Amino acid sequence: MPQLSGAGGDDLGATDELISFKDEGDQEEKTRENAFTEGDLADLKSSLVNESEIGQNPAADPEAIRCVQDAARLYQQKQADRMDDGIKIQDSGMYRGSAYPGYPFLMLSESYLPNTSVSSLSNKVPVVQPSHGVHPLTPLIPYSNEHFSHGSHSPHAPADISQKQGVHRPSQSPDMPGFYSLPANGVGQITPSMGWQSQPVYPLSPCGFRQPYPTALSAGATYSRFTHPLMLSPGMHTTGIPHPAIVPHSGKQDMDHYNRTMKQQPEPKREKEPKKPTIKKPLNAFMLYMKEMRAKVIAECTLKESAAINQILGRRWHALSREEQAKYYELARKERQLHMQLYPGWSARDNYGKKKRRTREKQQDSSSDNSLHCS
DNA sequence: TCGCCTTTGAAGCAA
DNA sequence: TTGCTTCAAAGGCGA
Repeated sequence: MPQLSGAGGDDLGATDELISFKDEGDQEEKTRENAFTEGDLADLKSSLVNESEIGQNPAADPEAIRCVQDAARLYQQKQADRMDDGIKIQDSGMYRGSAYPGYPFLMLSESYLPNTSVSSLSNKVPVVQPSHGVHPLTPLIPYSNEHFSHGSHSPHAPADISQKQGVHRPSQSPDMPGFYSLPANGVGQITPSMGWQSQPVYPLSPCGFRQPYPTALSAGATYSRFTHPLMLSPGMHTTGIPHPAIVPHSGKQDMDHYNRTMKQQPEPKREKEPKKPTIKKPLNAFMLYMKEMRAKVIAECTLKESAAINQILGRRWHALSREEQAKYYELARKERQLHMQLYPGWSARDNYGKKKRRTREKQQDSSSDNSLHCS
């Protein structure tokens, strides 16, 4: 699948991304649609009912029906995969739902709402459960039509914000008014824009004041983003801004590693070896879509298993129109830009090796096993 | 308690 | 340049 051009091609690029899988999916989808018998559907639905414990009448709820169909297709695909014995078809083309009607939507985590009290947003989306961990940047995104509207400016218009570290960073992007704007002197505010329901871009301070954006983020800063780790509390950016993108030690893996390390050193030299908080990768378009739609799918299907939900979301993602997907590509692009501004020295490789270690080892083992079989 | 599963996209890296 | 690998979210589940 074509990808956004890397560092330089940050300008959306959604157009290229949306083509290939669509074409592939249509054909395969037709084939699979035909192969989907009613008997299978009945079995799948029954299994789904058992699985998802649907308490509502699906027949009366189109969303529920579609959800059942989604899951049913997943089930059928899994069955087909088993039969194919190794031929894994994960292509999303088999799913072809109607254009997703649930958009536009608003699903901001309540943790990012001004107060914990029920907000007006709660009426707009069936938030079933609050997000446990809210992505640092995601809550900043309005998902509003206003933002997505292409009338005033083109989403494809090149962002004026340089992708290069330390390169000129304008105070304002003309095509994205107030978007993550940083003053030239590096001291300013992160201005919530794009109709962000008046919630701060970042939970800058509990009292609601936006703290000045530190000079540490000024252009050309080449020093470590952990300027003075001792000064930072968990979730706080090196700039002093409590930034949720920095997953301190609350993250399970990181926290565990931290705990283990601490156990090894009963007398921790905390002041000398403070743990670097983990800065997560910015979410891509699909991840943003998942975060938004997960609660909706859970509500519709009463499913909780993320693997199944993600499959459904993956198919719905493919069912989205180009315009709808473009919205998320645009959001993802802006997230990357903001992330780049906040953590100039950060690289994705910083988090390499923190996951999948076991997987890699397992793959190596399996490959060795396969070699035995192949011989 | 830890890692896997499952999805797509972005980024890194080796060839 | 190409292709592969890893990580990002998330919650149930198996070991």
